Amino acid sequence: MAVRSTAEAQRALVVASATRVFARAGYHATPVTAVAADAGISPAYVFRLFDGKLGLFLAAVDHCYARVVEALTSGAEQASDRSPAGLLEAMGLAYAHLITDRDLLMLQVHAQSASDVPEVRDALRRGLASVVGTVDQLTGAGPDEVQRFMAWGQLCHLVVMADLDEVPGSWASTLTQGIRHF
Amino acid sequence: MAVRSTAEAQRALVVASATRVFARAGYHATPVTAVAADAGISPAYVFRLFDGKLGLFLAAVDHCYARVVEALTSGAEQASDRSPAGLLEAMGLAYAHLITDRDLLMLQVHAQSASDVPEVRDALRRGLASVVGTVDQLTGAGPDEVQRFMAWGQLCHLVVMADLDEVPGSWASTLTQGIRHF
DNA sequence: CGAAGTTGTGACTGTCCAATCACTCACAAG
DNA sequence: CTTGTGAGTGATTGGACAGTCACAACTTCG
Repeated sequence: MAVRSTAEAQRALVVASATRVFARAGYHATPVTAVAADAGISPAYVFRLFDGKLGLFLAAVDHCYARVVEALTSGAEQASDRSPAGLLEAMGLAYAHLITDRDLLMLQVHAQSASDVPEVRDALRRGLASVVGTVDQLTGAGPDEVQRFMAWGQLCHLVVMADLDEVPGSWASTLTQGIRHF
Repeated sequence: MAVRSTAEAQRALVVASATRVFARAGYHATPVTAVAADAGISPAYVFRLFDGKLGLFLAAVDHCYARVVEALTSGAEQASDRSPAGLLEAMGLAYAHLITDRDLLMLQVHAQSASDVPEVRDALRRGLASVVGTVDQLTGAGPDEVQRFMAWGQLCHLVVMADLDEVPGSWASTLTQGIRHF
């Protein structure tokens, strides 16, 4: 058991590396070698721990959404104002905190972009289902409020990907206004 | 001029092919060969018409945003209700019509995903600047309304990429509600 | 006609990368 | 000590792909 847990521990470590490395350039532009190097192991071993490059990416995406759901949940738990609007506010804040390092956010965008691969599209749908489900259940907000919450998140993704905080001009601040970043 | 216009005409044709082909799998996953095949010319010639694969992609992205701006503009021109809200509504409708074939939409998402390449990020910013600028100037709406308009567009992108119209379940309809598609 | 330029291609090159395989090493049970 | 197992790797293979270059065909103009 102690022996077996080592392999599982490595898998978790590699998923962390994969999240970090895939977040930079996305699925297709990232060689498995880069993930292996980041994790400090040989590429060959990565292929033994996961079912091909795709399996590795899927593991990272699934884990990513799991962490998002986790953050939203704990955000909602700690909300003082427990009205739907207050809970949404708390969840938004929790999400803003979560994506401080940008990796989780960028991975979501890359998953979206790679969704022509059926398995990736399915993982994307799974993730969205769990996020929307969480927001829906925990806030008790109406569908249109939940939708607006998700749209806000998508705008947030755009702002980060294009690094609009660094861009001068009123059009940029039109998009970034009210977007929290830490 | 007839001679020069031939080369320019080919370039336009190739940009159309590039838009179509890059839209499917994105920048990194699409070989130039595929674009050339779609355009019915040799890969070598594509490299002569454009400055590498990157130049080709940038041309497609720029052209994509130009078409978006064009659609928004003509949408605004034909609006009967000329209040800010009415103009935004008309623009939204025009955009919904424009992205019937999905290629322009998907290319935007792929550009977002490939924005770790500096030139792509710049093209993305240029495009966003022109779109936001157009909406801002033509509608006279406030920054927060313009922002909401853009967020709606981003949500629309997500819905199309994940093909949520095909997905059963309340979470999917929460995201798709009110999103027009033709 | 021939010179000059332009469109367009086939053949080729160097590189990178996913995936596999044979192998070593540490260790544990009998 | 031997037998067996899981961790981990180096070497390699096969294929794909970005980019180049010399050359062919055609047009234009002197």
